[in-house]
Amino acid sequence: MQERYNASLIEQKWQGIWEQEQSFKATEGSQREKYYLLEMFPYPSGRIHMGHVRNYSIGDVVARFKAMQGFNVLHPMGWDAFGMPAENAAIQHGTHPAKWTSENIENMRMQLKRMGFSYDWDREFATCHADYYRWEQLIFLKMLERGLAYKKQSTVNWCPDCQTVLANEQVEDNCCWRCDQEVVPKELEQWFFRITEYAEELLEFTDRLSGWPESVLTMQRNWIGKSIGCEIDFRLESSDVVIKVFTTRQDTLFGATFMSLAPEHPLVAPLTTAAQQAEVAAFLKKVQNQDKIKRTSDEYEKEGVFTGSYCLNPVNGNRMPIYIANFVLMDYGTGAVMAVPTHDQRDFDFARKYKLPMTVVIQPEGELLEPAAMTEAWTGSGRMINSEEFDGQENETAKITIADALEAKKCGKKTVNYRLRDWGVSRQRYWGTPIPVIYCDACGVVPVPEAQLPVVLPTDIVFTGEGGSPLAQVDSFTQTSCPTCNGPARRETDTFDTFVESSWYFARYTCPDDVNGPVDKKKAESWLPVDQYIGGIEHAVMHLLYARFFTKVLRDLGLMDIDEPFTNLLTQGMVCMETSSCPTHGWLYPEEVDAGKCTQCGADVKLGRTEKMSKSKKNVVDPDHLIKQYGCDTARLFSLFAAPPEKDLEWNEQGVEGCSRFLNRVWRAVYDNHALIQDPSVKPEVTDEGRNLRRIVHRTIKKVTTDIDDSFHFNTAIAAIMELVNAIYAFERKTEHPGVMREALETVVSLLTPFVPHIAEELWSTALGHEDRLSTGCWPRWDEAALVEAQKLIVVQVNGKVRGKVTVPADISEDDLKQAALHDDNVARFIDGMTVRKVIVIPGRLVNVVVA
RNA sequence: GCGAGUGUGGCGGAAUUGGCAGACGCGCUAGAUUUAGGAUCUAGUGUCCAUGACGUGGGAGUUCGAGUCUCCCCACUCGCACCA
Repeated sequence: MQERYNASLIEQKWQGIWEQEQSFKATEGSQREKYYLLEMFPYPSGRIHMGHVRNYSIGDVVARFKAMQGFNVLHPMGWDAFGMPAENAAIQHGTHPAKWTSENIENMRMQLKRMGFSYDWDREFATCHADYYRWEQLIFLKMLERGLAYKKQSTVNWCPDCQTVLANEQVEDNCCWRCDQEVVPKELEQWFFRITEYAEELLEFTDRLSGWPESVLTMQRNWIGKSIGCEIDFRLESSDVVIKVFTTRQDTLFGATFMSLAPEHPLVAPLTTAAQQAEVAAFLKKVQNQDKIKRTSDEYEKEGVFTGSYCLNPVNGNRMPIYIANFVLMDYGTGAVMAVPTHDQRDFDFARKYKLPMTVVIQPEGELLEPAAMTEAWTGSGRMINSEEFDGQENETAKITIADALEAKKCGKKTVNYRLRDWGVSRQRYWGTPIPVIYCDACGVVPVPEAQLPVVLPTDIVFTGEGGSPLAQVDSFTQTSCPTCNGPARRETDTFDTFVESSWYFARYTCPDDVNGPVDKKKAESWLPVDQYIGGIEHAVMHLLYARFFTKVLRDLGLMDIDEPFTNLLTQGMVCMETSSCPTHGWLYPEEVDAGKCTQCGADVKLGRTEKMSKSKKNVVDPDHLIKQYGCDTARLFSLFAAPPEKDLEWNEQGVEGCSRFLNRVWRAVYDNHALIQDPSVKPEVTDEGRNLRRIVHRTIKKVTTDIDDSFHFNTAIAAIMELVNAIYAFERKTEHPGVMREALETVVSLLTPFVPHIAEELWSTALGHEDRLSTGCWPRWDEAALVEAQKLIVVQVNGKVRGKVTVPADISEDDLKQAALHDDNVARFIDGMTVRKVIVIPGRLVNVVVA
């Protein structure tokens, strides 16, 4: 073996061997139990960043660990290749999105390969290829057939100057990022997926996702936002006609003191009394000119007018004047709102303006609300008052009990409401999956026949960033004939939201080359669901909810057999780094700082806060430099050791050096004992010293195994291996224990494999003389017998403060332990002259003497 | 604003889940080795008025015992439906 550790040499050697031996190829039909491990696939932005290094290092530990435990592992990688940055690059630099994307993929694939991740590269695909998106188009057609996809009006951000739709990200302070022109809302006909149809199931199944972090499930439940609302009938004072009202705050019903109708409400005309006629007509005319979106926004002036009529509160019979209000919309709910000024801000503003009565019906804890003294509505929780038999209930409880009471009195009924809205999937962009429909003047919206799929993105496009969707300007694409009547027709020019591609890619990995459908049911069945999914916490709601929704849709379309896509979920934190800036040159890259000075002007560099690594703040580390300097094993080790996966990781150059130093230390430990441990047949020697080191060896196996398997605590697993290496260095009578030494070093190398596979394989084969491969070999097992300790160190406290320590036989009785504790010199000193009130004994751990 | 998190030495982080706070690593100090530097090895390293006291963002509480449980407050981070 080599005396010195040469990372770059051995890393390239082993990456070559794994590729040649196809070590990570996943195949169906194995006797071994399957394990599908997936990390969120990357957007091909150009180069991998530390977030990728971390995400994929975490995944690789689990994939390699499971493979060593004997599972048949599927660990694929691919590209989330559609999206805005490709189109922006085209606008700014004239490169075609397809070329830009494929060059980025080439580059990033090379970088990922250089990291030595155990992917089955044969399954790689990019979502921008027609081989992938044609199946997405097919899924869309099936959804259309079932009414799960539909069109409706909705608003987009519109830049009047560029004549184009802007993403939220492209709007800064309500202005266009390119031209600074104010952005205006614009109504467009757009495609939607009926995710609300699945709201109940998506909610219910959150209770069964026991392998997901509770915080993510809570966020999803809140996002779906199920609530029980009511439809309530308010009878007019003068007749039996009723005004139907929809509300989710039936708990405030006793506080409803007036009624607000939408200006378009059909009862407006009949309810307006002769005396109010002129005023109402003027108000209606004014509202007609107001924009619908603005009318409901918080800042807009709440205005209204009295109709002259009254209705009755169904629970307490109170007379409620009926108003017309500009913020009530006819197309939401029933077009009528019961107004509770004390507990709704808009009603509060309205009541103050028109001097309408107020009654408090919910009292918050520790505060007494008086209508006259209130400056804003109380919309939080509290106890019911002024609500007759419901007084004293929590308002959340009262939502149910009042709803029940209304149903019983036949003046209302319960309704279920969700905060979740249908998923708008239309994008007025080029670089996305074309939505496969055709518009015909005679036949209307006509789906593209399945046989004509895929609808391929045309390539001859000019990108200006102005004038709407680029696709709309390509006549050869838009002009087509109607599949139904053969008459002239035009194609849909909107493309899908890129979340659509990432909603089913995990299923496609099970059969990436299938030419018969989106998924090969048999193969999908053998691999799905994903056993472990790993990715950023920022995807807690949207991506993960959409993927769950798609799984259920594909199931109901008969394409798959699972209810949920991801059995276990690990959400990893961000990678952060200290920011640096120069007074004249602004943000600086780490390589632009030398000994605290700016390399351009020599000025003192100001250190800023530690923030998420981003190009804009220049607090980024290029993985390529890191690999070149230390090797990928060191890069992997640091990103795993510096923090537990779910927490943010602070990048630190000196920490990286520490990890590099540790690998050198491991190499030397093996090298120094190389001659001693050549014979694999020697059994571990049974002496006190030998037994001691063996106990540490087996304790480490147990700790590393459970840290990886139970909790992904890679940082503590690595710390334990470091302790074992320290113990090997400290082990003085090495030469007398070749068997124990060999076992210890083999254990270190084996346990390190999932974290730093290259150095591990190299030591395993060249120093330890093994013919087999560690990566596809066996994970070590611990020997319980080796863990047993004869003596235990017990802490003795007096009144909860540590006053002494006693070493006792491990199997000591409680009484004997108590005696040993009380007779410890220092303990005796502290209980001298006091009365012992109580002695608490925690076997194997601690004794606490309570004195007074 | 709404929803979800996080907060422990000079720094990153540990703590068998209510039982020795600070494992492991970085940094720092001293010594050994070396022509020197680097590398390596050994020892030390929470604070202070130091046989002890104090100490896990701040404040209160439960307990023999609280980083861990309860309540209130503060600071920061993520998501909020067209970034991915």
